[in-house]
Amino acid sequence: MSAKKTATGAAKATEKKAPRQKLTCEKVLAEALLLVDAEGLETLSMRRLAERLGVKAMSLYNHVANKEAVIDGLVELVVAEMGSPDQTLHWRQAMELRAENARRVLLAHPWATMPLVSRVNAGPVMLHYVDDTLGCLRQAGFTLSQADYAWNAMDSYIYGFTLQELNFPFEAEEYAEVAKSYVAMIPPEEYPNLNALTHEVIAKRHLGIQDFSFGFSMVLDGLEKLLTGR
Amino acid sequence: MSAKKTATGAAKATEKKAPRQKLTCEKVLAEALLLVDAEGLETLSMRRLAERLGVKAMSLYNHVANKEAVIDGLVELVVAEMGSPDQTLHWRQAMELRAENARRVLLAHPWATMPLVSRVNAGPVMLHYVDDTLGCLRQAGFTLSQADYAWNAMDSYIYGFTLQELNFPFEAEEYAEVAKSYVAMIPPEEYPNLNALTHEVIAKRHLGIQDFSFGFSMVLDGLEKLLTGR
DNA sequence: CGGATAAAGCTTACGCTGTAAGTTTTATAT
DNA sequence: ATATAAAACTTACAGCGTAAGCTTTATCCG
Repeated sequence: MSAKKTATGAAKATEKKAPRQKLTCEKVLAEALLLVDAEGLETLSMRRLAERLGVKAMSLYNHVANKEAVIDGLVELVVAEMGSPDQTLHWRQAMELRAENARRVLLAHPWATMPLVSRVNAGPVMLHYVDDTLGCLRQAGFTLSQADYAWNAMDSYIYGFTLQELNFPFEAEEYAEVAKSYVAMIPPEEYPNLNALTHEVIAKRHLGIQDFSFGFSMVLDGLEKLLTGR
Repeated sequence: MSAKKTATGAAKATEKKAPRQKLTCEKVLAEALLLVDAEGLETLSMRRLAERLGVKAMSLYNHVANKEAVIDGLVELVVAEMGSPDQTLHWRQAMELRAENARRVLLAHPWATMPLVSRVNAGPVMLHYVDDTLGCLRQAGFTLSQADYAWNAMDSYIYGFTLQELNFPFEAEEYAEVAKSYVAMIPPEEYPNLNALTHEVIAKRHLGIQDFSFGFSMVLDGLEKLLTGR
C-alpha cells in the first residue's frame, strides 16, 4: 500500500501519467450503453451505473448533468451507429439503406426507440443525421420544404413500425404455435376478423409478422410521385 | 357526526343505500385520467392518485392490480375515445376518418401515445378496435392478410407521426419567431441544410410544421394500388 | 336486534430512486 | 513543499411501488 504510494510518488516526477483512472462523460455513457443493452432502460439507475464503474452514484454528476442527460447521450450513441445516408447513391436507394440501417440499429437496441422518438433536445449527432438526410433529398431534386416533409414522413413510418415490432410479444417462428393457445381468448362471435386472422396464422397461410418494406415502399412511392409529378 | 351516524343507522333498515362511497376500478381509472390529462403521466403515482380519491395508496390495490394495470386501463379509455371505423363508408374515407380520430384523441391526451404504442397486452377495447378495422378493410376487398399488413402500415405512420409531433418543442405560430433565436446554434458550415431550412422558416416561406395527411395519403395510395392492382 | 362475514379501507415497513449539499482525497502546477 | 482545482466520497431527504398485516364498515342471517 504505502509502497505503491511511494512508487507512484517517485514516478510522478519523471512520467506525467499516474492518474487515478479518470472517469469521463464518454466512459460513463459507454458503460451505460452496456448496461441498458444487457438489462434494459428501466434498470438503469445512477447507483447501478456508478457501481459498475467502481464509483459512488454522486460521482457521476461530475461528468453528466443528470440521468436525463445520460439517456440523451445514449440516444446520440445509437443515432451515431446508424450512420448518415450515402450521398452518392440514387435517392431512393439511399433512403432504403437509411431506413434499413435505422431499423437494424433500433432492433439491436430495443430500449432506444422510445427515448429517441420522445426526445425534445436533439444533440449534434442527431442534427447531422437530419442535415445529411435533407442534403441527400435536395440533391435528388426535392425542394427544402419537400425534403422536410419527406424526411418526417419516412421517419414517422420507421419509428412507428419499429415501435410496434419491438412490442410484438412473439417471435416469428413460435407465432403459429402461440396463436393456437391464444385463439380461445378471441372468440369468433366477438372478434370475427381477429379470430379468422388467428386461424390463418395457425394454418401458416399468413405469417402474421409484419413486413417493414411493405409500408415503407408506399411512402417512397409517394415521394417519387411528388418529385417526378407522377 | 354522531347525528349523521344515527341517521345512517336508521336509514339502513329501510333503504338499502348508505354505503361509504365505494371505490371501483372505473372510478380509479377516471380519476387517473383526470390526473394525467392535467399533469402528465410522469406525475402519476399511486400515492397522488389515492390522495385525490380521499384514500390511502394501498387501498387502490383492492381495485387495480398495480400501477401498470392503471396505465393499461388508461390506454383502453383513450382507445375507446377513438371509436371504431365506420363500416358504411368507402374504405378510403373510413380509414381517413379513423386516422383523423386517432390523431385528435392522441393529441388531446399527449401522454397516451407512448404507453399505447409500447403496450404489449391489448385489452378488449383495443382488440375490438383492431377487429373492426380489419372488418372494414376486408369488406372493401382486401384479403385478411392484406388487411393485417394495411392496418399495421397505417398505424405505424399514425403513431410515428403523432409521437414526433407531440415532441416537437414549438407551436406553429411561434415557430418562425423561435427559429430566429435558434438559428445561431445551427451554423451553415456545419449544418448547411438545416440552416437553410431554418431560414426558410424564419422568412415564412416554409411552415416547418409537418402535415399529417401528406404522408398518410401516401400510405393510402399504396394500399389502393394493392387493392386494385394499380 | 345481535353477531358473522367479507369487502375495502388504513398502517407500517422495506428497499429502491434521483439528486442537493457538504467533505475529503488526489493529481498536478507553482 | 505547497497551493489549487478536479473528482471522488458521504450524508441526507423526499418520494416511489408495493408486501404484509390490521381495522373499520356495510350487509346479511337468524
